[in-house]
Amino acid sequence: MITIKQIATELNMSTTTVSNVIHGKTKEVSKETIKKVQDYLDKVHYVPNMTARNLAQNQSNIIGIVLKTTEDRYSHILCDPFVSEMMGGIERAVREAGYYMMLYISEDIEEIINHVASWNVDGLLLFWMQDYDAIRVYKRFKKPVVYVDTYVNWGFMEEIGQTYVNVGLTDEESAKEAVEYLIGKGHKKIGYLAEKMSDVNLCRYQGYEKAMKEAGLEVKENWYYELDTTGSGIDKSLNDIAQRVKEVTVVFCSSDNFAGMLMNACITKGIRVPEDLSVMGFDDNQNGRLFRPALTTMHQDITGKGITATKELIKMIQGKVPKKHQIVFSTKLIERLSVADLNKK
Amino acid sequence: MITIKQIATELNMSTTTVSNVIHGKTKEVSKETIKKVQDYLDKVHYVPNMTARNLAQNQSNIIGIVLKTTEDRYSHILCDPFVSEMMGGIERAVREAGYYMMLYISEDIEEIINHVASWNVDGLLLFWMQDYDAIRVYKRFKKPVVYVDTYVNWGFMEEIGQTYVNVGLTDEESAKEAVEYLIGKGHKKIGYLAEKMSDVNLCRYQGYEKAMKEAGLEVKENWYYELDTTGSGIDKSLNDIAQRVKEVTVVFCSSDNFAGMLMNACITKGIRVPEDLSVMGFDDNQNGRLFRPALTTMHQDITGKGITATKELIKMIQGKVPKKHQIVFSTKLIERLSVADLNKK
DNA sequence: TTGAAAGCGCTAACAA
DNA sequence: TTGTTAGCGCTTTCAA
Repeated sequence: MITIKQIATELNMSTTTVSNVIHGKTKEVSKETIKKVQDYLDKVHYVPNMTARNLAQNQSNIIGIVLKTTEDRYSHILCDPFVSEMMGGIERAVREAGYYMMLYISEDIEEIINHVASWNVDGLLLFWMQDYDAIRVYKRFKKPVVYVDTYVNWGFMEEIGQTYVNVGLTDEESAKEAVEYLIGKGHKKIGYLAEKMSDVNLCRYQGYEKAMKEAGLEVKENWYYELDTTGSGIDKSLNDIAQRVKEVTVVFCSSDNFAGMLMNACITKGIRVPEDLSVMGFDDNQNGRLFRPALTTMHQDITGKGITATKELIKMIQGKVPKKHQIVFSTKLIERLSVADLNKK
Repeated sequence: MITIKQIATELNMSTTTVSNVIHGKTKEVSKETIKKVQDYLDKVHYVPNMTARNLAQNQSNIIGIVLKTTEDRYSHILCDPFVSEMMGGIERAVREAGYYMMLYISEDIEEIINHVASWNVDGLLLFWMQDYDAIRVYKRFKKPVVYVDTYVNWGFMEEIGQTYVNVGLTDEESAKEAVEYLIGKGHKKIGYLAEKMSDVNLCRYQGYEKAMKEAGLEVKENWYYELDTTGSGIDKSLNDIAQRVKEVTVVFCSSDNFAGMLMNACITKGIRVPEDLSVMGFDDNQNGRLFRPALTTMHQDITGKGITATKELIKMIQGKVPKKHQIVFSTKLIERLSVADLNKK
């Protein structure tokens, strides 16, 4: 690889001049010099050495994408269609802004922080952080951070004076709207399927509960179906749920992924969707569109969230102060075929 | 971030000694010095500055993953379940080997090469390269390269003395096996659905053709269904195909993705699978397991291919000469429910 | 067993 | 308008 120094020697000028031309700082460079350098640069296919540039400038042009995962996850996190769609949006936004992305996947947040520090990453996109992890990041990483779909104690962030941005969703309102739709279709015994009762699952549950209460409907405890998503447990768990699911007429699932799993478990057990049981999803991810019967669900703009989060982060990296701490995306109900209209019976 | 120099000053020793301890080059360091340094390192959470290290060593510890894409692709390439599963395997293998990965996605191979050069990437994983792109990479990137699922003119690579490794699949044999299975189920009018007749699609076609010929079956020209996967064209294309597909009893698809699209197009048109039409896929990707009816397909170890490719590349980076140029994975037929047995009728 | 110092390629403050 | 030079943090050769 050719260096600026070599070019400078070749052209009988200083590295500064060459560097200035490369960076377009051409106010104080004569036209003919500019042209001479430019031509030579093109001729030899000059590409800057990022490593050297970054060392000199104490930055990196790298945006770190942090996915904390668990070893026993049902499959690699990148295979989750929600994640991969989000990555698609982020990748594009990062690239278009002239940055590079580095993915940090680990169970161990300290390990992630070490890597991030090691690479002198310019900013971080944090997904689904828990309170304690968010604080550990905060303590050691002093550059811009944007959270995505994070449900931590934001009050605390304010207290400690952390400038943060979170890109999220109207989870509660959207879940409420979804359940109201189900009620409108004549359903009264409505189940809720989720992974565990925290974060996003909890928010959506609260919307579910609110809709039920406002409609004067009972929320039975055993209408809550908790999926065990730890590797081996998943099949047993689905099997159990499919057994119990006859108690309700519809199951509102906290994600399309879960809805898909449930539908397949039902088919295996001879339970027809939507004739015997209706199923509603949430997210409208790419898979949801493949299920048959086609899944009725709440659409959210996953790619858009990724892009927005990235753009916000880059703005912060470039020194702008974020206007809002919370950027909240709304959703849209997509009516397809997995929910039966009981009124028509 | 604390630097080696600071540590050296603090401990009253030279940077060399500190650096040596960090790298375990402790043959010539006294035990007490080692301990002193070690303890201090732990105490202050020392993490090396990758940028500086890489500049000094003229390397990067980065493995570049190159995905050449086209703007009009039907969705972002990372959303393709085949790709994301592959990335999952690679990500893990890269991380476990202590390397970092950087994704390069672009339509423009020169842009990719520039980035790769800029970051002084240690090695490259190239996916689905075309001949001309492979040559352009070869001309400008002189470090180890591993190809995945690439169908270029390997003879040329040998000629120019390029040491290469390609991780691929027994495409032709596997396709042949798949079609023989269909023939065994009593199918005689067998269609083939693919994107375009080159690379992987061509290899699998050849297996299809061979199986047909050996069984003395005709291969009608209009039994080849070509999917237009350019963004807007896809729906029209699927519609057309679903119209024509009644000419055959089964369609062998060159990928699970296409099989899924076809099945959905059929359902929309009232064609039942497998009662009216059988469908067979290829790849056994994560989506295939979600389709209903469950898709009969040829399983390949996608994650395994990613891991193998990564490990091969890292071996090359570390100076080992690859034993084989071609690493060929085999497949396994997965019988599910999308293919009818005509013998039973 | 330890240390001094050059150098990786680039940037930027300052000098000319 | 152009050039000199120190320095970014680390590695590594060579000397002590």
